[in-house]
Parts: sequence; structure tokens; C-alpha cells
Amino acid sequence: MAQPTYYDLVYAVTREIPKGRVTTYGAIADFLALGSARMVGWALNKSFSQDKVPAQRVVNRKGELSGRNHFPTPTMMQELLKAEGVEVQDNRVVDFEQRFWHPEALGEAWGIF
DNA sequence: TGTTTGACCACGG
DNA sequence: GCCGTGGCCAAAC
Repeated sequence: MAQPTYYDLVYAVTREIPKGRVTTYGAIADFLALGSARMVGWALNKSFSQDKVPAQRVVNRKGELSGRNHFPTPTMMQELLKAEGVEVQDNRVVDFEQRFWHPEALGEAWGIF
């Protein structure tokens, strides 16, 4: 079993994303102080090896479902978000800024401050 | 061991 | 709005 790594934190944050909300790689990277949003992408890629990680709630800064191509089916990511009440058009989250979830909300829950 | 790739982001044109 | 470039760190070849 792998040692505790930065992507374990990414999984934790991703699982704590409220239903109907989305966040970005950069937000998670900044919150965890990873230094690079690419780490989050790598972590999410490996997330399929983990249990129940709502990777569909994590999108790039443009609100685009950049990871849909990595899902079992490209449409699955969109359907999952749609089922959660997140409208998706042209592979982008509608009202993305409004749907954006700030990871710092967990900062208080985790007692980081 | 070194190079390439990767579900990215910020900046400039 | 899109395209190109630099940076960032880690894993795969």
C-alpha cells in the first residue's frame, strides 16, 4: 500500500465536494499547497483505483470537463453532473462561477486555521 | 539516469 | 474568445 501522499488529500477533498457543486484543479492545488495543478490531475487519474471519488465534480479553470475522456464513457461525466443538478452544455458547467465550491470551506472543517 | 508525457494554470498577443 | 509559451512536480518509458 502506498504511503500517504498528496493525492490522498486530493481524494479526501474531492469526496467532500457538496453535491451539485464543482471545483477546479487549481483551487485544490492551492488549498493543499501542492504548487502545481497537474498533481491534482495525476491524482484524479489514479482516483479510479480508489473507492467512490466524484472526479466529475473536478473540472479545469474553464469549467470544462477535461477528464471526461478518462471516464468509462465520455458522456458519463456529464450525466453524473446532470443527475446532481449541474447543467452541462458543450462539455462546460453552466454558471460555473456560481457552482464553484471553495476548498477553503474544508479548511475550517479540518481545523487548519 | 534522462527524456517525455500528463484530467493544468497564468500570462501575453 | 483562442493560440503560444513557461512553469510546476510526479510517474512512466
